[in-house]
Amino acid sequence: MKNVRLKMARIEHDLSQEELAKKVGVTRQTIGLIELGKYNPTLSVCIAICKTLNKTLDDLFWEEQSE
Amino acid sequence: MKNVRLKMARIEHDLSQEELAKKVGVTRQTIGLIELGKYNPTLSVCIAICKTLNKTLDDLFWEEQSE
DNA sequence: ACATAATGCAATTTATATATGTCATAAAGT
DNA sequence: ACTTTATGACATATATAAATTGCATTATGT
Repeated sequence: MKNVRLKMARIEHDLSQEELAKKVGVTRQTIGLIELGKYNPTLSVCIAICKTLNKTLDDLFWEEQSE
Repeated sequence: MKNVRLKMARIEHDLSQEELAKKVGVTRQTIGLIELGKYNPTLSVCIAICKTLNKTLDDLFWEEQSE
């Protein structure tokens, strides 16, 4: 399922997928695919994203509330 | 770094690594290595562990407090 | 209408999470 | 002393996350 919370947090920080990717240390495609819910990042990538966006794992990755 | 919180949560539930692994749907080695902090599980494995142990991602995988 | 930026999509390659199997060891029970 | 259970360590194999590259499309701006 799509990760809407991640996308919203990114946009709150006024970052494009590419800019966030650069800060996190992954590629644009990785961010894009995570937002689309097309896969399954590793914990280290999740944590790096959270730290960049000042969120916690629960904020962004725990129990997508609705589809 | 070691994941002490995971080990404690597992023991609270009176499960061996092997029993937890079976419930989560991974191998004993995977659980063992995560507890030892020797790698980097995927998000889906983290979530499966949390659900089995009635914890959240932040409870078990966010910001190891010490060493 | 034409640029440009942001995003989705798809193929291939590389790195690594995870599985599988086996052995060693330490603790607990008998 | 001998089992049995739990765990750590290691090697190899497989599945898949992630990188890399390129192209299509949809905005947005001019």
